[in-house]
Amino acid sequence: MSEVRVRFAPSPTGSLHIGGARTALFNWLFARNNKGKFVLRIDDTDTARSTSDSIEQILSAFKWLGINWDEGPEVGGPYAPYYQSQRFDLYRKAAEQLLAEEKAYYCYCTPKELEERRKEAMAAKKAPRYDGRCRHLSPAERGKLEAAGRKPVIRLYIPDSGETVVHDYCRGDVSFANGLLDDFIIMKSNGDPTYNFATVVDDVEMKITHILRAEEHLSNTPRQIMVYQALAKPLPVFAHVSMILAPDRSKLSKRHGATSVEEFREQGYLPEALLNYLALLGWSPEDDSEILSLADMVRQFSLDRVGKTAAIYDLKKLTWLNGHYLNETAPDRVTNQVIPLLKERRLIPEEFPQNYYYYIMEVVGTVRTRVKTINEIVDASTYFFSDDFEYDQKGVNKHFCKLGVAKLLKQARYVLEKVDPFNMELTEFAYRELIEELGIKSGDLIHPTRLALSGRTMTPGLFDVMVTLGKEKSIGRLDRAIDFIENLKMNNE
RNA sequence: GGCCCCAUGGUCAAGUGGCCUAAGACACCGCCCUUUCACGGCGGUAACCCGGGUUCGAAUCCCGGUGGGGUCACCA
Repeated sequence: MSEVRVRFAPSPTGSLHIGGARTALFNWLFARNNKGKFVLRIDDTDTARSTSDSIEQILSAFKWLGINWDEGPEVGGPYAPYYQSQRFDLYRKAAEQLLAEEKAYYCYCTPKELEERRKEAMAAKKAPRYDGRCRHLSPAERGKLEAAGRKPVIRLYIPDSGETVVHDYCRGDVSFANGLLDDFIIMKSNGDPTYNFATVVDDVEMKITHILRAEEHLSNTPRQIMVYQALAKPLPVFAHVSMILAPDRSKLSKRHGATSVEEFREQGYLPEALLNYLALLGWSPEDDSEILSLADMVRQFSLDRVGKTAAIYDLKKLTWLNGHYLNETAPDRVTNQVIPLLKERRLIPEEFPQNYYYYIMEVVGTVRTRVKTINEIVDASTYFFSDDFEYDQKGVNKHFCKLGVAKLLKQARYVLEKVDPFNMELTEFAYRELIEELGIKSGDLIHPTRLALSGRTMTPGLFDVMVTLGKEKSIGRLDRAIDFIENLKMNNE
């Protein structure tokens, strides 16, 4: 059996969205599982809409995800170039061949004329199908049209009868009546190829053996098969996987919030979480595992276990997965991702000494167990980096307005001052001792202390917070809170 | 609208004629743990779209309906 070769061929007209990312992932997994090659090709035949910006975004999204390509941009390969815009000669040659073999022909109808006929057909409730009127133009007729300044397109002859059946790996045989297809355009009037043509020419040339793509392309497939047949080339295996739908069951679009890989990255998701989630959308491993590394997926991936029902994506599960990975990965890796965000919010300086790095890492360590994304780590840790915070209003009402709180905090402050070394065991011991001595409930002391140290009512374990902040800061913040409470009283009198 | 695909809980899904009075995960609810919030542990609510067949037997096969989605460009 020959080598498995698959490809992912995005058109660079925007960022890589999660549907595309999943299709690419499946291709990649399939290639790796079969020890084959994964080709990345940029389908930029639409020169008007393609941008180099999009190309960069797509490549960087793949790099971030950790999906590498064996052939394609930057890495090259035996079938280079991997940009369709640089392969136009190839398509022209193929088109000329089809012309010479009378499998294709010139058509001089203008877009405007076609549009009108299409509208008429729609109005008459008929399928808007090209009528083939230019099929048998004589050289004289052609000359006249060209003299009139008309630039022709090239169309492929499609039989009026019979049917084309797609042997789809996921969906079985799907047949389409040829009569419903029309002589579609393979070369535009400006000499550029159309998608259905360029794709097949390249897939043939690049020896692609399996075409794994989203279901939205299923109805394109008979056309592409026609091109394969016209070119007299063997068909690859087609496999159309289900689509990813937005929560409202409609096709993914910008209005559904984050849909691009880029956006998920910006929102603080980890690549392994996104990959894991995407893999589970439409595929399931043989065992019950939900947490899968790329290596696990490669080992277990099989086209036979790819489902055919469209999947609605659900952020909650992705987020849960992200929380899991956030706590599994090395602390320094998370820290390194948090740092730029902290800088962005001016919570830490641009430059800092090594021991401050360790401080950040410690903060990340205490905070990350209770959040789900990188960004949430930042939100949850602001008070570790800035003394300038307000007290949560509800917290103030609940914990600072009680009688004798100021006095209580003063006692706590005094007790803490004597704790040495200032670690978890001893700070907690000191607090417990004070609580017992005063005969109060632990919450009576712990809640106001938390508010004093963080301005918040919800934080990691209090002694964690205390120790991470350090003795000096903790005591300073208690003093500040005591002042605040005393002022509060005065204002009320 | 024509053509095509799909149909198990709110979501992802297992299930390929009897093992199903249907797994597992997320979410949700309750309890436990606990100084708060999480984490963790335990438990719970919740599904085979409808109607006909085929069969001794159907979530699984067939037909019809309904619903959802895709596609009908000189876009990819």
